[in-house]
Amino acid sequence: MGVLERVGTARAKPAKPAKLATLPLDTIIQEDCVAAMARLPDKSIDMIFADPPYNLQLGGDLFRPEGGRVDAVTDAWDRFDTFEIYDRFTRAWLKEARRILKDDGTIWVIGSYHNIFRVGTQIQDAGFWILNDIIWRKANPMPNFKGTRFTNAHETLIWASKAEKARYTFNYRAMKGLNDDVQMRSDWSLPICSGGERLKDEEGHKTHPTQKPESLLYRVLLAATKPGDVVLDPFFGTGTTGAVARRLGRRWIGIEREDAYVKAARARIAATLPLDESAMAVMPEKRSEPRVAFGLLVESGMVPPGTILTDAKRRWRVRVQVDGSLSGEGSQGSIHKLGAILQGAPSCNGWTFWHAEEMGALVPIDAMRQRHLAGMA
Amino acid sequence: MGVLERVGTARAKPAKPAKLATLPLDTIIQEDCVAAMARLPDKSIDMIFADPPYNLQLGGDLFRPEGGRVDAVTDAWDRFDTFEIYDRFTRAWLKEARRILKDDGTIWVIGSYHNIFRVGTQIQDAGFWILNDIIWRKANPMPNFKGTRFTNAHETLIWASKAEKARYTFNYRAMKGLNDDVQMRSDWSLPICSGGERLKDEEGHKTHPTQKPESLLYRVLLAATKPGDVVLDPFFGTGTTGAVARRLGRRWIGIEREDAYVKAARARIAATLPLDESAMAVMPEKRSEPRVAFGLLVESGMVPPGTILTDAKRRWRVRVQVDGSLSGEGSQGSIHKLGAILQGAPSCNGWTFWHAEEMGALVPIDAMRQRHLAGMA
DNA sequence: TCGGTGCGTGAATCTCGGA
DNA sequence: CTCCGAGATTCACGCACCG
Repeated sequence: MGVLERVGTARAKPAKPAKLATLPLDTIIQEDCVAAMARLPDKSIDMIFADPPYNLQLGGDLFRPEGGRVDAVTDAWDRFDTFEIYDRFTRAWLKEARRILKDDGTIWVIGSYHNIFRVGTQIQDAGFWILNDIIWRKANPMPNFKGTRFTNAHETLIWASKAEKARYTFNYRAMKGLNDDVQMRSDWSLPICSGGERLKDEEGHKTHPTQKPESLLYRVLLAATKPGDVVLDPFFGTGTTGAVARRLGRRWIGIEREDAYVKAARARIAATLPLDESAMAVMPEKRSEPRVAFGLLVESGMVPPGTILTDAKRRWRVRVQVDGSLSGEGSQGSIHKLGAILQGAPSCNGWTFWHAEEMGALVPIDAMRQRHLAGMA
Repeated sequence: MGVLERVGTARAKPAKPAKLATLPLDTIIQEDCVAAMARLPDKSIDMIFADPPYNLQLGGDLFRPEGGRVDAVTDAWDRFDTFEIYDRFTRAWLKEARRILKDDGTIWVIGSYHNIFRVGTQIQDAGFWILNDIIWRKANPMPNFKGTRFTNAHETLIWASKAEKARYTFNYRAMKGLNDDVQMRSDWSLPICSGGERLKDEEGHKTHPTQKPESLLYRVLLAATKPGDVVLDPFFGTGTTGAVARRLGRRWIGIEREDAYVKAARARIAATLPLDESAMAVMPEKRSEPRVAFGLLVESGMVPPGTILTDAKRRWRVRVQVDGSLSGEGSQGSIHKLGAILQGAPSCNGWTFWHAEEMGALVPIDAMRQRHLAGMA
């Protein structure tokens, strides 16, 4: 045990709680997560999925451009006074998680830049062996309303085994099958949880501020567990993990303190039907891969800044700027916008409108995009 | 200051090195990165881009802690020792980085799951304020040959300012321009460095194992610096940062120990030509444009007093007063204030909210401002 | 029934300069 | 330091409603 651990545990040890003789399968334990885990037996869990508080540290209200107010995560359970307190909390639940996990089990933790670096450090310090970090690329994130940063469009998951040599479960073929028969990558494009899947109370307010999409848990459970495996979620919330586990024929245990979340989760899981085994193999998924922006061709050097573009009839001449915008004829804007302005049209497809000279011939910039796409493949 | 800091600094302080009087601009300092940074003056650097090593040679001199090592090397001790050494190294270079960074400067660090969680934690502990974590999604990553994990298809960048309230540079409009006029997200799909861009020695071996693509640095520098800004790269390698900085009209300083890398970087950067200045102009930030008071348009006769303005849906009708204020619907105030009052919103951009009728069409008064600005130029 | 439009909303560390 | 006011700022979906 290292320095960090010794510093963290320099206090009186609580009396050891009595361990449960059997696992409380397919139930929710309504209790603090560390206390509840402390009563589970050693090396009894196949996989842990944890969605701990992110410690967002939000400021005041944030208003949208049209005047609406963002419904932010202001719940008390997400507030920690200092990083040190957050770290102590993380160490405490990770310690129990490690104890109850089977030697060949794995742990998944999801977070954002507010907390994931601290969690990842603690995971490594606790002796876990990181297998992958996974990026959940949100297909439809909330924009950055004030134009102050990049749109925060992803969350990070850490997947780790108990030790470097552990023989963990990874259903390689299933993942490849989910991904059109090419290896599943470490970045997953999935929509956020909305629409009918999002749990709401009688007044239409979301039951939980951070409900995760079932598609995310579907992929996690399908990748790293076998049918019948026991999955523990120590921050159960409204029970996405339990619902998907049930659907996929896995056993589950949830730990959750908040009464409202527990009630919602129980009802939800009761209404979830296990999949027929024949249906479990294939599950359609939404693909939404990134588009190609004109700026990408500029960054990659395919269209150098300073390049002169014209329309097919050479009526207008404009110059490509470093940021991929076009400048000339008294205006500046995107390939689409400037084409529209010059033609006096409401809109314009800049890809087919603008041309570059290549060996004496005018080539639409769309041809370069096709070339770029071919080069990526 | 937390526990981590106290543990890390329990040793004698080295004598303070003499500071350089002027910045060694557009040069490579061939030296250990901490020692070289220690000679740079306080608050002199606009941006730092760091690609620190994580495959540390633990037998080497640099990262070995002085004395007091434990002989009994259990797996746990060995692991912890490794992380502790890496953390100490990270703290050391981050401390110097923070000192030489201007108060409104920013730092970028790139890494993978092996080291990025530790670096991110140290960044937060050092007092930096994380602005975004950015995912470089590799368009063409190396597959996982053994089929034991997900294809490791991304790297993570952390972008941070020196403090929460710092006024850092973010060229929002330029990033939006690069991305077909929609906000740039936190996930960037870019190809890895290969083909002609990849530096190779005479025998065709790659010069540097982890050469970063210029497209990545292009986006980083375009997002977070202005022309003429000073960019420091303390792990310069083969000089991607310097090459792109030169191309984009930024000043650069590189620190690198390895002779082969330094030579390759010098030749590479010398062969890189700066872009023409006319291509360097990015989409201007609205905030930096000269302010035009609405009253100026009234004074100049462009919007005569008495003109009727409405919102886009003609829900409200107000009249322009001689002083440039608006009056109607039972209220009076500036274009912004009255728009906010009528909508019941906390704020409102009157320039885009209010419209005047011109030849049968509703035109936002912002169009008149643009016309006025064009007339001035 | 079908397509078009409009509205609501999502783990958010979300302005800035001058008095 | 605070306070105040100008003015800059949003993307992808799901769903309700309407013609």
